[in-house]
Amino acid sequence: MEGNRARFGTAVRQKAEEAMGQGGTVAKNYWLVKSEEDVYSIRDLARDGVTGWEGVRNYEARNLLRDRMKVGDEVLFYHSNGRPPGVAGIARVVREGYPDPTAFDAASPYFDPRSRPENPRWFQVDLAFVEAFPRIVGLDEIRGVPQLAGMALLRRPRLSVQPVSPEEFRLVVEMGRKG
DNA sequence: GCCAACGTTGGC
DNA sequence: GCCAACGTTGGC
Repeated sequence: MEGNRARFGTAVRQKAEEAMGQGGTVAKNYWLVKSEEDVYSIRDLARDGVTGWEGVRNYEARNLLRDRMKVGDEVLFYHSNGRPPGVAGIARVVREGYPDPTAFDAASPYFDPRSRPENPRWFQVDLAFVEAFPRIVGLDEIRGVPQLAGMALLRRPRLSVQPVSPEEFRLVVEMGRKG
């Protein structure tokens, strides 16, 4: 659902790499974000390099974007309404939560007059392209793996930004890289 | 602050 | 295109 616009990438990417090189007093976190394949796909992210993850209008997802997602965190990129629906690749957080400008824009489909610049209601992060899998890790396939039964993807339908455990992340990536 | 109506998500 | 699940809104 998150429609999008490209943003400059070099400075934020450098910041991300610096943060990751800081020697890890804080463990990296993992996430999954959903996007409708025909609205904004992993191919669009590959083309853009970096994008603002705008348009999220759910409070639980908002809280994760605003408070929990950190530079360097890795993100499974999920195609909802895909053929098939499934995880298509990996992105990385390169800018932490900041007010979603589309909420202030009356011309945007994500406009929300209740969000004011002096008291913003909706937040976004910037995500950078990392890789596209050679194949989609389908929702049905994920359902079939016992170690993935706890994924929020299966337990929390409709939540468009959600946490993923390190083990879940590792497994899904392994599946996706197998052609 | 309850909860029915409403709207959205997203698989099928 | 259908519709179940479920989050949000708003009347009271």
